[in-house]
Amino acid sequence: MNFKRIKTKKIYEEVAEAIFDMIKKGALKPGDKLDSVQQLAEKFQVGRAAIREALTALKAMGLIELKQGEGTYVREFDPTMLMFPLSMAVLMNKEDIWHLLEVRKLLEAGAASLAANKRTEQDLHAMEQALRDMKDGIGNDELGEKADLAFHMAVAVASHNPILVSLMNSVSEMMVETMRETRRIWLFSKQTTTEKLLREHTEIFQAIKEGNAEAAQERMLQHLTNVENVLHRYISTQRNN
Amino acid sequence: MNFKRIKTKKIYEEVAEAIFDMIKKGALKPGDKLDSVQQLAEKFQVGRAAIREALTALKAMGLIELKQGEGTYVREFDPTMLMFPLSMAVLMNKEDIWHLLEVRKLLEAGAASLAANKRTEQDLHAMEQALRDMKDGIGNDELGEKADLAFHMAVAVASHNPILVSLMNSVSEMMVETMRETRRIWLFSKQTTTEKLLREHTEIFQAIKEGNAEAAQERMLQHLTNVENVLHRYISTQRNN
DNA sequence: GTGAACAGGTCATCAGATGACTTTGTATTT
DNA sequence: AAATACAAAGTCATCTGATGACCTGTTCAC
Repeated sequence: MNFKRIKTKKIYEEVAEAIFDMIKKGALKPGDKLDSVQQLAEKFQVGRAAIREALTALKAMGLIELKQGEGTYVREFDPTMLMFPLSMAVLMNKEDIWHLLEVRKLLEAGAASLAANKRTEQDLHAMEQALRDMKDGIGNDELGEKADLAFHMAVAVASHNPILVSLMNSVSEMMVETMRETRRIWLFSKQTTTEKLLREHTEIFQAIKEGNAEAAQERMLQHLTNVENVLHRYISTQRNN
Repeated sequence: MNFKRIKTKKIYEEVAEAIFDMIKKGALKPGDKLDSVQQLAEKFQVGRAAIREALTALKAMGLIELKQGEGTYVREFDPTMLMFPLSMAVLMNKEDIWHLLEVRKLLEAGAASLAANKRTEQDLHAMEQALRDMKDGIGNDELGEKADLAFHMAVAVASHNPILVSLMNSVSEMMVETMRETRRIWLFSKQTTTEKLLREHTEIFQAIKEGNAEAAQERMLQHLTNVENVLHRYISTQRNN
């Protein structure tokens, strides 16, 4: 026998759901301040602990923010950044980096292709800026790295697909997280080929500017494959030490 | 002036982090039972409420499971399924479905391409099974739908890239979530073209079997574009009602 | 006006008590 | 002996009152 469970729902889950719904439905907008824990407890007719647990859960989901001595606020959700709370990327193995790169190739090649079709003048400006920064940043790991990332993100944005942007953000974050220890090698390998990188980026930019989707896709793919190869080489070198 | 904040960390955050670390480091493995709230409170030298909030947060992240009257367990994390907790997909707008489809095209085309290179015999069997189910399921919406999904997932699995599988799972889930109301149209539009769908799937399968990455990618892209067009047509039809 | 002290509101945390639920061992019944 | 009923222990779920920490705005003295 297998009866349906009657009311297994924990109170704090119900509360969390109720608040979640209010946010979803727009009754609570980003930036809004929620009632105090005290008041919520009274309204829902439950204890304060239950309210707090509900809020804690929502906070863990990134939907709200609890400010001590101030109140509880609905978080500004840039849904683009928030949809994929990948902070747990840390649970990954080092081998996963190759899988990650594979995924990145797919996403970025697609983004480049889309960008070639949909880019606006503004998008092009952003990319150009990133390229300039990259040129200026030659020899400076930190800046170069940032400019590099900025270029790729500009391409993603130019695809005008927020979900794609969100995904790429996640993937980038995961890569950073996963490569934390590999970082020095990464920067070093980049440094030695900065000019080549810049050239590749410029070529991608050209294709996007000209609206040549196929070339953009192709060049992005090639670029990332090169990066992959460099990484491969340096990591296998490291093994021999 | 901008002094570093001293100890802004909430106690329950520290506790959550500590437990998270233990899971990350492997001191706690999936299936393990945690100490009782009582004991944890004593060990950490904090109140039970703090422990509970930490646990609630971890639960919201999907890392642990609280069973009333039983205990707290580290959840079996199939990291593949869990890395992208997209339950919040619900926050999306209907227009996002086109973005979603765009992303899906990228991912699946890539998956098909990779699958063509990496598929094993076993992968092929899974795909064949899905195709058979699809054939048997002609006329049965429910079954056909499942077989369809199964085929696409089989392709994803054949890419042997767990992250890709995870992403596709997420995207699928989001599509289902987003299309909940559009569902009838969706099924209907599918039903009317089941045979065409089956043919397309079979062609994709062939390319993968033959190890022809380009063809696999191309056909998958074409297939999804067709699906997109059908959807477009039916949804614009609906608008006229 | 400026700055310090104060008050009120709110989150953070603790501790005790009670209820609900699961598991398990024991006693009772058949 | 086996099946059932029951009691006990362990644990999560929830409530409540109390206290501390923190932020904001107001008041008051200079």
